[in-house]
Amino acid sequence: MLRVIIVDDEPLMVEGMVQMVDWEANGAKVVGTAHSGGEALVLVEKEKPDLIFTDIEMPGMDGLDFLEAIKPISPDSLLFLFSAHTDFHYAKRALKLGVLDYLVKPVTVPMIEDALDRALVQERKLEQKGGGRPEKANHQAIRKALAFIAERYNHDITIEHVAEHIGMNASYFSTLFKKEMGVSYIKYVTKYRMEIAKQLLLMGEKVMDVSEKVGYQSYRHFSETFKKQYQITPSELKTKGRTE
DNA sequence: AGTGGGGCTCTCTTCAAGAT
DNA sequence: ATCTTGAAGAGAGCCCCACT
Repeated sequence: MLRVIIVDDEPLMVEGMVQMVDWEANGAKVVGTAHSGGEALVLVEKEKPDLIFTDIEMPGMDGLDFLEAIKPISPDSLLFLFSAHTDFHYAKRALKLGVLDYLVKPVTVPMIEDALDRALVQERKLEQKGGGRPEKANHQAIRKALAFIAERYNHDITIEHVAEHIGMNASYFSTLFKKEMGVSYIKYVTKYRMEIAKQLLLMGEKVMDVSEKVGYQSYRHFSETFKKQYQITPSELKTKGRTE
């Protein structure tokens, strides 16, 4: 099991990541969290984690300085960096420092799960010199569809659009998608959107804005769908996030 | 600003039959 | 085996209005 630490100066962000991701189901365990570079260094020295998720902007020491500092302490740790901005200068420097990937905020549950997936593959490669586990979807067209959904989830993406994108009949795509993913297309897309919405709400965004950002035209409907998914309304979650 | 009820429309899922 | 097509039922999405 991968031992993970999370570093971010926003406590809500850290708490959100810890609570929302099913770490064990993804072969990982959070062994510690920190809210500054200095605090994180102590933690890394103590825990020697397999995987580190860290923010790029932190008081005192930024994420890249932190990465440089931990290299001698824990050279085998795999690294994921996240930031609210797409800054290619930073990204380039991060990749030079051996960062596995650069995640642009808002960091979502699917993004973390994907990162864990890749970290496990990387771990296995290091252990076995080659190999790696199979992708969740074996069918190439479905993998292409998943990438399309990830890119366009905040737009009106019908099954027709996706099927057309991968050059497949919509009806057959629906069947194939369920066979490959174990969940129907619409349920997958809805869950994907709701996970992102949850993250945005915990970060304090307005329900109306979140609804729009995840591709819903009506926040009335968004609210209903959200409640169906999590048994809590978006505004209730927001309030909960503020008080905890 | 946000939620709930009700009703309507449209999309998705599923299945069977058939083509490649 | 893989994929397409068409049809029917189920469910998702949207809209209006009322209410907090």
